[in-house]
Amino acid sequence: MRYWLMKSEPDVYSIDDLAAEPDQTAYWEGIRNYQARNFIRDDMAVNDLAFFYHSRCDVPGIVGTMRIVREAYPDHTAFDASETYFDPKSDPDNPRWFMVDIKFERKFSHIVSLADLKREPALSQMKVVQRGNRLSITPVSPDEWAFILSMVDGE
DNA sequence: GCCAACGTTGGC
DNA sequence: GCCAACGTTGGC
Repeated sequence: MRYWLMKSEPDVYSIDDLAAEPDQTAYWEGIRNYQARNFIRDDMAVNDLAFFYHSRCDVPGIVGTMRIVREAYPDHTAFDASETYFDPKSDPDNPRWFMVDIKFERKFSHIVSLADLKREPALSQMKVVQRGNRLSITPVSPDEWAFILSMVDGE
């Protein structure tokens, strides 16, 4: 089982939005980057855990966790011209983009901000703290996962 | 709002 | 296949 970090702009879709969904479950739409697609299509599995990261906001950072509850399947929002993430080049017979379903696990009592993450030498290899990183889905090592939870819950 | 970083597109 | 132009991401 693997760990991930998944970015979303809270103005578009926040962890509170996920927690408010029926069954606290939703599909993760709009991945339009090949590297991120390959991660979800080829490497993500049911029961993997992911950090929910808020980007492009006053205080960017990790706000909670979620669980992968359905493995990758075609992102139907790419087929619909009325959708934000419509991509005419994605063909239903040969889909270019994929999505997974995720379920809310927990919201942290306080955010683990990007500044907090950058302060920790143990996390210096994380993609999210590296300059110029734009990838919306990145792997997290078991050690990084445990370290960040210890920042939230104490030792 | 600015702009660096980086991915994609398309002319050649 | 190169690379300039363009579009997007996302921290600040």
